[in-house]
Amino acid sequence: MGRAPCCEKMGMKRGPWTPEEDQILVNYIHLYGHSNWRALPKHAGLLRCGKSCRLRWINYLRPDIKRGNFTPQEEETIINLHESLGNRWSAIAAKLPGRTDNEIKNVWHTHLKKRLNKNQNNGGDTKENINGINETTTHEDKESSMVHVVDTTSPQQFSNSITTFDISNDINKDGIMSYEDISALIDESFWSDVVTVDNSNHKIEDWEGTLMDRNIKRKSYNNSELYNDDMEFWFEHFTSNRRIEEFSDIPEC
DNA sequence: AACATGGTCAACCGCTAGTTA
DNA sequence: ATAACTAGCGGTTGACCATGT
Repeated sequence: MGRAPCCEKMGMKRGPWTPEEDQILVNYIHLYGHSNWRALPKHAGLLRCGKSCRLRWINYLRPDIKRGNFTPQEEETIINLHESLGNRWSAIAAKLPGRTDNEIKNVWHTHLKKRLNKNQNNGGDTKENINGINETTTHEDKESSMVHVVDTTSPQQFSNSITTFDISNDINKDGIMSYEDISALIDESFWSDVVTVDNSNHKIEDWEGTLMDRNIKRKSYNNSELYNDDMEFWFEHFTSNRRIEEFSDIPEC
């Protein structure tokens, strides 16, 4: 088992992703899948290493990513699972639909660990639950506080209030979606509707907001017009024939 | 208002496991 | 059996932001 050669540092871009890079990556993955992360950036025309692309997709760009604060139930689930699984973040994430291992890891280190320590220091026999919230305390996000521990063997599903996408049926055996598949999947509601990870009505977040929200936060994209224009730009490119043509000379991975 | 401090989280690094030739 | 390679995982870092002084 040799070690993977280090990414070619020369010419490889690092640091925060731009909306344009996100767009390119999302476009490419929806068209061709991600059977080969190492080759992906080259084929997609990104100056990133495959690792970086993979991380970006998994932790941020996947359409089933759940955003927003963790509910008390989710936090409780994480603590319980951590107790049995330890620092196996990906295993924990597998039980929390829409949450990534990175996100769970962050939340553990920034919130949950401290709370647990605090509780332990208090003797651990207070009525305060593991979330540091009294039983009688109401949570601001009560409606969305339901946690769904899923059977990860079931096909991954994207759904919204109108339609349900079963990705497993839309991707061929090579993990590549046809243009028809994409057209069916990527209608206008893709960008504007609430995205959930199961068939319940629990709101996760609309993906439009999801994609841009953190860029706005971190990079001060405060112009809402710019924001809307950008998403329209994304959508247009997502569905345009031009993009298909641009990729038409790329060999299958 | 200016600075210091702490919290958050996206991204990177380095390792291991699995796969292929 | 072995080496080469990739994907995935967990740990860590550092930039940004909020809050306190």
